[in-house]
Amino acid sequence: MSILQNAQAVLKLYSADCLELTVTDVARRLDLPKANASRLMKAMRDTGMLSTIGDTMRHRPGTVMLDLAAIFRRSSRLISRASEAVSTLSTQFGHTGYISILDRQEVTAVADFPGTNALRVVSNIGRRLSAHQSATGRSILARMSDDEVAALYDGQPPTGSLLSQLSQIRRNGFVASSQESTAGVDAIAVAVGDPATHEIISLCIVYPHGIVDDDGRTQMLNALARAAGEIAADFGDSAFVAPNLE
Amino acid sequence: MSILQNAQAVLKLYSADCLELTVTDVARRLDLPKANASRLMKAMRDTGMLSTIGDTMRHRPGTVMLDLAAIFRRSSRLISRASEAVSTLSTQFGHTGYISILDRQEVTAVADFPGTNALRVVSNIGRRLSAHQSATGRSILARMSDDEVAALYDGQPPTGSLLSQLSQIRRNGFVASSQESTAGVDAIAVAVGDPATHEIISLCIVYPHGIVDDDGRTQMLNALARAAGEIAADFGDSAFVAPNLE
DNA sequence: ATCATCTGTTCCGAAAAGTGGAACAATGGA
DNA sequence: TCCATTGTTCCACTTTTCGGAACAGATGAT
Repeated sequence: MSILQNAQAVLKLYSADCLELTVTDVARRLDLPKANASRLMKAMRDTGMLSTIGDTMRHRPGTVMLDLAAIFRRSSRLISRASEAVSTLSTQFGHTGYISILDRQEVTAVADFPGTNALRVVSNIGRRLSAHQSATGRSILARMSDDEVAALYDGQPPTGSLLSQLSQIRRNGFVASSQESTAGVDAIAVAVGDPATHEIISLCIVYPHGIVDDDGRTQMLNALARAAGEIAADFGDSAFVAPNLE
Repeated sequence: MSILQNAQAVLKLYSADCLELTVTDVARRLDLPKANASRLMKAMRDTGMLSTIGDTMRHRPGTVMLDLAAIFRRSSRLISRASEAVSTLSTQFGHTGYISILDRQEVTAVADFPGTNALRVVSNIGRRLSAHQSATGRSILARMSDDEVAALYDGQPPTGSLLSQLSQIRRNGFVASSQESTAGVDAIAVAVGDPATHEIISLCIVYPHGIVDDDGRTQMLNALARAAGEIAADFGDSAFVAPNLE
């Protein structure tokens, strides 16, 4: 087992629910000898991957990570471009917006744009969702072929209906979900891709369930569709399906 | 040389000016054998620390980093609290705001809040500044003792006037700079700390030089001072110096 | 205060990595 | 086409890492 894998395993332990870790936490959760965890975390401290909180024994991610997230965002023209678009939509409607990418079988937010409404979905970046169990995830999966999706799940789709859901998304060009990942939260999502890099990202707006009527949702879908359509045109994304709002 | 140090060295190569790297880039810039760089980056890909862009050979930081930056921000109550404050100020004045921390001899932005004015300073998170050559950096240094500052610079202050500058900042309670780090950009900064964790962060507003008159600057300083003062009070930061706007 | 228990760190030989040189495909220009 | 450059794989050799146990400091209960 390479030390790099262990280092990554430590970093992966951090989540929205686990903001700090001690040596024994790591040893327990990773089932490592204490000695190992101690040396590993010392090495990670030395490189700046971890840092201690104040002068306690608790560790949090180091400052190296801060810059890297920003660099990731900037390294992609597609993400930069979509950020502007979602930022505008977020301001326009007052709801929280996200840009997400697929990472193996999960989606993770690349950028978030907190809404301005009094009642808004609190931006929860850093929380990973199952690709097939979220609007934003399915919007991306729908851009892949059935074979690619099957390969992602080792030939065994996680739910029987996934492929037929994706098929419908490919016709509609958008995904809407209601209280799927989070109680009380609805979401609409549209995916765009950059043929030059094969990146696929999802533009997503989340809003409290019940405060948006059908008409309001259609308005947002239209705006989201238009924004995504412009990006698709800019990047020459021929696979983009203009959302079809019946 | 541990592989972890090499991994970190690779990550450090990324910067605002260098958004993607190839194997040979890394081999050259780190003076490593190609074989080494190749294996190292493969290992980093496997762990998600790096990812390739599309199906090219170019690498960018991996998705692991995205979540970690968010976790870092959330792991600190001080940062969370200050984020709200700066976000509000940024909206109120239309100028870009930052929250920064000290990392050895540099300051790095933890969170950024892009302004809304037509003419605004483009948020440049990921760019590290010398602590002593930026308003935000000096605001933090001023919270340390002269001895601590000297220790940071190995007993040799980088410029003769730094300690006297800091002494004045301690009296004023704020820092203002004009076109120091970036041409055409002025900045005001105030630091607050959390005695419980010994964290010190800087709240900073940046704005285009020349479009803000003395009166406007005083207004912003007042607002920034009030916001920082509230945070200091909340956290029991007894070392906080209420900005003294003559 | 004393003891038990928890923390994190250090020591060691054994085992598994990482190392660097060179030879090898694959790609892209001139 | 040939040439230059890219990234990868192979090898024996070196260095690091591993895991158990013993150690020291902190915390808390009796």
